[in-house]
Amino acid sequence: MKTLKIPEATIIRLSVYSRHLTDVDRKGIITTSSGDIAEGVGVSPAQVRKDLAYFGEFGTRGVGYNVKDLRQHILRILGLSVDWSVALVGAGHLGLALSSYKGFRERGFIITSIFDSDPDKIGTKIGDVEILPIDQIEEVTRQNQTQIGIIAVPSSVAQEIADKLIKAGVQAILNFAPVVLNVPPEIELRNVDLAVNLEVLTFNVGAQRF
Amino acid sequence: MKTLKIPEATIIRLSVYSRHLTDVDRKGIITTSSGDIAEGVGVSPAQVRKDLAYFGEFGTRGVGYNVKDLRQHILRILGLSVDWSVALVGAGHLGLALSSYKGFRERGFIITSIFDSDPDKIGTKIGDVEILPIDQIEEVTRQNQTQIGIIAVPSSVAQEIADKLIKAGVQAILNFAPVVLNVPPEIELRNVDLAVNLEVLTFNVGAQRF
DNA sequence: ATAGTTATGTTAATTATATCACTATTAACT
DNA sequence: AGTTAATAGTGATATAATTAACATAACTAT
Ligand SMILES: NC(=O)c1ccc[n+]([C@@H]2O[C@H](COP(=O)([O-])OP(=O)(O)OC[C@H]3O[C@@H](n4cnc5c(N)ncnc54)[C@H](O)[C@@H]3O)[C@@H](O)[C@H]2O)c1
Ligand SMILES: NC(=O)c1ccc[n+]([C@@H]2O[C@H](COP(=O)([O-])OP(=O)(O)OC[C@H]3O[C@@H](n4cnc5c(N)ncnc54)[C@H](O)[C@@H]3O)[C@@H](O)[C@H]2O)c1
Repeated sequence: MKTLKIPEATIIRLSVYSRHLTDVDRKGIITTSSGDIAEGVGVSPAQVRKDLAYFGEFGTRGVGYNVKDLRQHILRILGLSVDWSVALVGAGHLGLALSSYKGFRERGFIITSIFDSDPDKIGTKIGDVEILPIDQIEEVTRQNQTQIGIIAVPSSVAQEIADKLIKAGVQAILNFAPVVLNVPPEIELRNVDLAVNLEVLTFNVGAQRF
Repeated sequence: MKTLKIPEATIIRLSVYSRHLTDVDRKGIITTSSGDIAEGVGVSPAQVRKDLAYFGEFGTRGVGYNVKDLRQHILRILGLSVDWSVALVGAGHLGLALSSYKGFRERGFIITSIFDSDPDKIGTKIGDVEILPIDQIEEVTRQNQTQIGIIAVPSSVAQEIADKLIKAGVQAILNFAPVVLNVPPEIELRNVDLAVNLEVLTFNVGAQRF
């Protein structure tokens, strides 16, 4: 229960390491090293070891890491040893892409419900999940014990949807609307802002100006 | 030509500030302050001033910042005083969402070409942009003087597409495939990894374990 | 004019993160 | 058994980023 502070950058890298290890494992490789991992994902070997050291000792000196073992350890650290129930709100263009994305399920994220306000969409299905009216959000996500909500609605209603998700008991929100959401501190929130990503690129392309 | 190092976090925040200022401007507000901005986007006032200080003096002591002015300054800093030509590769679920997204055009990102390898998709249109065969990528993006490529193809072909984009002369790549790409140092690369975002959330939700 | 108020720009302090250099451990080989 | 090569783990160091503090400039009102 000690709360030693772990950099978010470390968590992001762990996620990347684990995916890399999945690939390495698929190739049938048994043992790897901090140097191999570093090369595979583009960081320094010391960084890899430092990141892992926050959580324990997973390797053997002089030898390296067992690929399967290390992968499992990292997945456990990230909370991916169990599945997560995810509610998707907004079945528009982005919502459709997200709900059809195989990569989530592979990592243990199961979209158990989809909500929208558009009467034309309600009742139709994406894959085998029916689009439900937004006013069922609390009932359904409680029933599914949904812990994560994804917001893929227009910015103008994103805060309102966030409030509903929190009321319904989710602990974490992934927000795609380009707007700053207010949530209580116990709710984990991450924003994915695609325009911002492009703008970092354009800044860097033009960076000789400074 | 002096290359004073500017934190990437600063660039990301500037992008957020500029969007916030767009909203504030729409409300007809003339003057704002570092405190207002800070509150609006959830950072500290000192952070706002520090970020701006990398690029110049945009405010008036005792008064604050002119909203329109500051917005324009930040847009110029980010390289958004001109439009950017963007090539989208991969017209699948995600590509469709991205190409129909209004938010890009609003910020000056114009998707001028879309490429795919699927014969059923080639020749069809998204909005008013025709989907072209991938082997036209070099010719077309050169002609459009496209500077940015977006990769929305399966991971297995993402590196190959990156190579093609670079050969075609793009300077920056936004990659959605969950794979580590190798590009020469002069090419700006950013990865958007949605699973990683969810995994940071699950780590934090379960963080009492450490 | 001058005092008082406000909010910037900037320097200093603090905190956080990454890198480096060293130590300890293991396996393989002679 | 002893030697060498390899590589994890770790404490010290360096770098980077954030926060706090403050001196300066502009505006207001008397
Ligand atoms: N499409 C993209 O590539 C993209 C990229 C970046 C960000 N975004 C952001 O993601 C969000 C969704 O984008 P999109 O392109 O899918 O938009 P969209 O208009 O295609 O879809 C929005 C969906 O939300 C539904 N909706 C509206 N109000 C609702 C409410 N109160 N409750 C429930 N559902 C409601 C609509 O019926 C619609 O189905 C937006 O905030 C957008 O800015 C989208
Ligand atoms: N859909 C999502 O929400 C989502 C989320 C996160 C990441 N991603 C990633 O984004 C990428 C695209 O995802 P998607 O869901 O749109 O997949 P998709 O299968 O729907 O679309 C992929 C498209 O790429 C095209 N393609 C395949 N090979 C090509 C080639 N060599 N040249 C040109 N085009 C080619 C296919 O014809 C298809 O149209 C994948 O790497 C995926 O992992 C998607």
